Amino acid sequence: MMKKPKARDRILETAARLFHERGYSEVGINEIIEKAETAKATFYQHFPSKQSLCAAWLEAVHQRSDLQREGILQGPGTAIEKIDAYFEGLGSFLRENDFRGCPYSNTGAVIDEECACLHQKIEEHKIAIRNFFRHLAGQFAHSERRAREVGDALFLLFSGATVEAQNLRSLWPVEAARRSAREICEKESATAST
Amino acid sequence: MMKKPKARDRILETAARLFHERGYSEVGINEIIEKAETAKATFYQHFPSKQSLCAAWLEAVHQRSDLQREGILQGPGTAIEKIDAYFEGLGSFLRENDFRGCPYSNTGAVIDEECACLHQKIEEHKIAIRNFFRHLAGQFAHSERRAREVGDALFLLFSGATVEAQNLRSLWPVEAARRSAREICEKESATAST
DNA sequence: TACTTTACAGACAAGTCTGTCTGTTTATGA
DNA sequence: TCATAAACAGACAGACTTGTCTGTAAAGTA
Repeated sequence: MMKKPKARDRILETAARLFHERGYSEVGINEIIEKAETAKATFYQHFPSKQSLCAAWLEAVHQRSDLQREGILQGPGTAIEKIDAYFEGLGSFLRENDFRGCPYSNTGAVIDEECACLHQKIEEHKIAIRNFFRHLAGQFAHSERRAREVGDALFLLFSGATVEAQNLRSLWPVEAARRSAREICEKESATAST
Repeated sequence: MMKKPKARDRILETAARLFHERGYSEVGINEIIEKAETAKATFYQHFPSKQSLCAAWLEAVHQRSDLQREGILQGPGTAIEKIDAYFEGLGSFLRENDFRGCPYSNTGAVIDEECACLHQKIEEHKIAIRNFFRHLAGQFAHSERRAREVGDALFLLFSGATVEAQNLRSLWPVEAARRSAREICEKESATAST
């Protein structure tokens, strides 16, 4: 028989699900503790505020997504295949999550300027993804500058696909971005070096 | 001396500003009517609900942005120059609006599945932008299929630039998308036709 | 002038929100 | 066994939310 996880983990897991499904601002503490089957006092024993729960959630998401990118980087295949795999992973993610896109972008849309710690987490996550693409682009681009340019283009295609798949509740943006990304990579690696 | 606009216009104008600055879900009716200097009864005389105000706002945004694209299409310049102008317009828009990005994406992130009429407006707006890019791409692409593919890629770059400029509160995503878009267009129009 | 539309002020209902507090019960580990 | 820590239930405060309602005042029109 499965042992019931500790209260903090239940809270974090429940909050992660609800925040992602409906958005940070649309989910209240009361619903979280009810679904997590904890008392309100227990909640505030583990998290000083709703905002700190949000920070913990984003932190956990970042760690998981970092691991995924690390796994792709360590795994087999060419750089172009790895980029393709990352787009494929986005498609699976969206299919499994009812087309809810990036938790960071969705959270950034509703928090105000004062939440500096949340904004920082958003920034870190985005830069990590951009660097992932820049790094891979560096393996076939013909210069450092080209690696940055191609990497940034891939990052923006990825980001655009994520947000539009959510808006249109469809996978075609992901497929279109994937195709375009592959084309950019192939053209870059085929071009004669200067 | 400027005559005070009618109540409905004041409400819509104020709501537009506040919704865009802070997000639909973060702004209440009370604040809107206070800043618009109207009575609550007056508000509910013009809008049956907050959601219908949101719909009216998105409708107004769509009309303005449609006019802008129409103006670019009717104006002088090549298709590639027009695409470039649209990215330049995005940069100006973000600079003038404190890096708050697409009202549609930001609203879509916080409304639930039941708001069908809002989701429909989001979809219409996004498809209009995609078609704008597909149409322009059709003027230099080598086939209908290529026009769709190139147009979709430009659309996703544009969308990615918008959301990441907001997340990172910086203009570099717009500049990167612009450069990449130009490159895609130039490569497409330079390629020998089959 | 008389009628009608529009807008006004603001109380009120019924519910939500975050966060605090008191006190009790259950686990865990020495 | 006993002490410490963790979780429990749930009342409460104070502020906020959307939306309704009553009644009054002003503005435009016939």
